[in-house]
Amino acid sequence: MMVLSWQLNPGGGGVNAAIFSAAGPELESATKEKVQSLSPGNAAVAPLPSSSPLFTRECVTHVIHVVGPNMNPQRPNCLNNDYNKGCKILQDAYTSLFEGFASIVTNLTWQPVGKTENLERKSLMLQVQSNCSRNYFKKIDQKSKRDVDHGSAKSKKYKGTQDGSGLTFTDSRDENVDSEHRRTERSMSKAWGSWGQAPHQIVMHPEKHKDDLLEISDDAVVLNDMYPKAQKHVLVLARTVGLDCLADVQKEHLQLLNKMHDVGLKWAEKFLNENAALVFRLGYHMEPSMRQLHLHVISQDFQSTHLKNKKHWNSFNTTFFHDSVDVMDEISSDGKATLKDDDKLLSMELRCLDVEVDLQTYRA
DNA sequence: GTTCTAGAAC
DNA sequence: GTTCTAGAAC
Repeated sequence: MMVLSWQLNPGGGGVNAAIFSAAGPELESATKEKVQSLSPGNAAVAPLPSSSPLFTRECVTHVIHVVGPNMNPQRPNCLNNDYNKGCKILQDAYTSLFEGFASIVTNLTWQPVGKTENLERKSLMLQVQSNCSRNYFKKIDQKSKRDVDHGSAKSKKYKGTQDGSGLTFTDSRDENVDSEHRRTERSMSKAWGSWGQAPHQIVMHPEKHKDDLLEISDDAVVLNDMYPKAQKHVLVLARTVGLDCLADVQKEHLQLLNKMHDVGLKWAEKFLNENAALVFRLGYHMEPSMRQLHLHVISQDFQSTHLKNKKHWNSFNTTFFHDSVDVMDEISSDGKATLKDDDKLLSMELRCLDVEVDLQTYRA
C-alpha cells in the first residue's frame, strides 16, 4: 500500500486520507516511529500494528509512504517547472517505493516449525517471521486421527484380476455402460467424457504408466498433475473402481481417505524439505472433470504457466476446493461430504483467500 | 482495438 | 481436463 503525503499525516483528501482513516491512529504512530518527514523522491515503510483495522480487516501489514514531485508552490520543494528535475524525482520515488517493498519481502523468512500433536489432530504448520516481529501461521495440513477407527475398512480395493470386468474396459462405450450401471446402483456418479478417462486407465494398469508415476501402492498411485497449477502439484489417485468424486464417498472409504491423505502429506513434506518456503494444501475438487477420486497436493504459490484463467484460480481458491481434513471430518460425522452448488464458484470474481479467516481457523 | 465468456470439440 | 473460436462486452 502506498500513501502520497509529504506531511505523513492524515490530512489532505483522496486516497491518502482514506488510507489513514481506514488504518486508524495506529498508522500515524507507526509512521512517526519511523520517520518525521519525507522529501520528494523518498519512501518510508511503516509496519502496521495488528491492532490496526486495516490489518485485522484486510490483512494489510505495511504502508509505504512515498512522496512524488511537487508542482504546488504552496508546498515545500516545488519543481518550479523544472521538467528534468521532476522526471528524476519521479524515478527516485518509484525506485524508493519498490526498494521499500523489496525490503519487506526479503525480510520475510519462512521456517517450518515442525509437527505438533494434540489429542485429536496432527498439524504441520509453517511460521512466517516478519521483520516487525509479527508471526503468521499457515496451516498446510490438519488430519483427523479419531476418524480412522470409524471406517469399516471395506474399501473396494482394486486388486488386479479380482475385478475381471474392469480389465475388459477398452473403449468409451463400455465405460459409459459401466458408468450408467453404477449410477443406478449408487444413485451417484456421472458420465465421464473420453478426456476424463485417463486416471482410470492409470489406476487400472499402473505398470503401463510406470514412467509417469511417482508412487504405486494397492490403494493409490501418485503422479505429477499433467497441467500443474503451481510449482508443486501432484495427484493422489484412489484405485477403488467406481469411486470417482466426493459424491461417491461414504463412510466405508474413510480409511482410504486417510491413506491418501498420508501419502499426500508425505509428498508435501518431501517437497518442503527441498524448499521450506512452500505452503501446501491437500484437497479435492467439489466436482472433478476426471474419473477416479483424486487428492490434489498443491503448493500455494500458483506459479505456473498452466494457471491461465479465472476458473483455474477459483478451483483452488474457493470452496470448490475441499480440504482433505474437512472431507474426512464430514464423512465421519455425516457419512457424506458437504457439497455446495458449484455453478458460480468457478466464475466468481478473483480474490485472495481471506487470511483473517485462515488465522481464526488455525487458532481454533 | 482489446478482453471475457460460453460452447464445441477433443 | 485443454484448446479453439465466435460473439459479447468493454
